[in-house]
Amino acid sequence: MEVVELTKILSEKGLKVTPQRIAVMDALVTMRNHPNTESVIDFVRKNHPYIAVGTVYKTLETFVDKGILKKVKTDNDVTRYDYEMCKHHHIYCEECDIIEDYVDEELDKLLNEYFKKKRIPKFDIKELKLHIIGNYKNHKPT
Amino acid sequence: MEVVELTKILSEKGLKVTPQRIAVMDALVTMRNHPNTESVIDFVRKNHPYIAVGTVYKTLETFVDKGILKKVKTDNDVTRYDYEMCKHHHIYCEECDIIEDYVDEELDKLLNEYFKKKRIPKFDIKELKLHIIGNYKNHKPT
DNA sequence: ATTGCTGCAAACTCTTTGCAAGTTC
DNA sequence: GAACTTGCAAAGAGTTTGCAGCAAT
Repeated sequence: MEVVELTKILSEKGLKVTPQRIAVMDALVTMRNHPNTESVIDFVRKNHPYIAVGTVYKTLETFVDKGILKKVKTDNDVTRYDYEMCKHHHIYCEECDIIEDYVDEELDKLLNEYFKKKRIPKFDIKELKLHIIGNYKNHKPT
Repeated sequence: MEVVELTKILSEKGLKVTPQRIAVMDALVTMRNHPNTESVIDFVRKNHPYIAVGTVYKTLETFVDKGILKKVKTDNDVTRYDYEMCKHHHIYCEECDIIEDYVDEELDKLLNEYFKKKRIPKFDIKELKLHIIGNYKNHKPT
């Protein structure tokens, strides 16, 4: 993504635009793999070799606070991040530990209509996220 | 739950029946709150004050390996455990950090039928888990 | 000039591990 | 008695924090 666009994302949220933040933003937008912090650090260091680990952690946390990123957890331990361009569900491949986006407006419509009829007592639904868990047949190379 | 029943669950999985394991099993079955390890330790220590932290971790991990428990992750950090008596989805209350079971066979049917028609290329679905995220209106006391 | 951000290293939290002693089957 | 489990304490991984110096607005 262009630096101009990345800059826009940051300044719209009232964040100062620094090279580190641009690099981290760029990593998330480019990778699209729901990377963990370590992968982000590796990616960023290609162009920005001396960025501090703590800075990346802080930056990612800031982005989550501002709603730019979402955290994603698997049952394996580390925190992964998701730059959510549009609403989506997640496909989890158990064997290869990949998380993929699953965009399906028809499914969203189905779910929304279902819960419009069938309410959960005293509960306001903000979001419905389906976890689709299974395995890819012919394993993608990681 | 009766000790006899807890014993049965353990021995059916080929695990040796020890007081520690019974205590941990009992905690999970009784609490039903998707507790984290710390809560399990607190609960177990009421009757079993000197159980070691490492033992609880190991025990929970063993139970997960044997399929007795499932791990549950929120976007806050710690691992929580779920004794899954029957297939269910989860309701996440953002304000009070509660995870509740949501059992709904009609929903399961709807989802299964949907994905019977609309397949995901090259992917075998093992499980569909809906995360229902939102807030309880009149906050339950924790 | 002000406010906010970065780098660094130390500290912290949660979890895992190795092993001797003890239990269960 | 063989195989497994526990307790303990130490180590490990991932993450957070405090602060002095620096950069963005």
